[in-house]
Amino acid sequence: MSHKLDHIDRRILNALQRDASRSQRDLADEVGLSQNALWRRLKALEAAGVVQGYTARVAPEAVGASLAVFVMLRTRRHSADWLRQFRAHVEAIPQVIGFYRISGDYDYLLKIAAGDMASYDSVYQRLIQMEGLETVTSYFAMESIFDGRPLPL
Amino acid sequence: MSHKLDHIDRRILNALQRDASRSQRDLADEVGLSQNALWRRLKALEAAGVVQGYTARVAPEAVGASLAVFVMLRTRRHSADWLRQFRAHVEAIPQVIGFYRISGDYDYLLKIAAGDMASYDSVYQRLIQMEGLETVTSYFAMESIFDGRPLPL
DNA sequence: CCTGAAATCTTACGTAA
DNA sequence: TTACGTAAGATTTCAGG
Repeated sequence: MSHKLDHIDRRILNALQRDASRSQRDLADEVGLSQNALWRRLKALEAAGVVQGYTARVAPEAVGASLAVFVMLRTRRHSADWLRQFRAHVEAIPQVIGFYRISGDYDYLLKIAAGDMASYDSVYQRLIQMEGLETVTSYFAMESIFDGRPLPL
Repeated sequence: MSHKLDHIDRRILNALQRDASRSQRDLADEVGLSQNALWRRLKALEAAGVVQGYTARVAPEAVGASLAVFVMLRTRRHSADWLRQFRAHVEAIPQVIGFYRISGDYDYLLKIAAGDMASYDSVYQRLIQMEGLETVTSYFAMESIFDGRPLPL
């Protein structure tokens, strides 16, 4: 799991996090490798799970997901069984695009992608059908200044 | 501007959000188009800004960014000038990978990618060098259950 | 470094809704 | 008109030898 990364690997990952549509030749030139050497490194990084995949970034407004909402919640129940059910419940809601267990005043943080208030409300209603929730607080994004920045290397 | 999406466009976007490494021929077969027709749609979606780009997904633990922290903060100042400075200040910190202006008890939500507590603390120290912050609350991710799910279509 | 295979890009034209 | 299909060819990129 601990695939040692050198500075060339980091440059490769940095570039690919920003734009994965470039050709291997371009990228190879930039990092000072032959196309073939780059190809071997890429395969190794993919095989090691460092690169988990390639995805298209879609404009939320273009697909009717302009409203981002962050939900913080505290639970009353803490049994293993309840937790498993709760996670399954949350995972089954496709508008939940991020799901973190956190420390502090709350137990979980969810990021929701909704179309508008009405569509968010239906997500909310579905969410709180789970019994055992103590507090559910919604923070609405007024503006997404940026998101999904590349991980710093 | 608002590029009307039909059912096939949605299927294309759905597939590409999950895996953008597939060949056009594969994708074309799946959605029931010729490779050529798919290519034309893709170019149109890219030109319209619906597809904003293609990125590699990198495993955070593999690049020493295992600690995710969510920072919520409230500000004391609200002048246009101060806001501009504040945003520039935040944007200049590469470990801040998400930045939202929100409603409610707090004004901003930040997502931080750090290596460990010590490296988070240096981000925190840098963050609070900005004068005019009233409250800065950190929520540490104990577990990332999932994140970066495709936008629901 | 070299190369065969594959994928992408481009043009052109005929067809269907 | 607008989008699709087929087809063919040029070019680029991939995946190795």
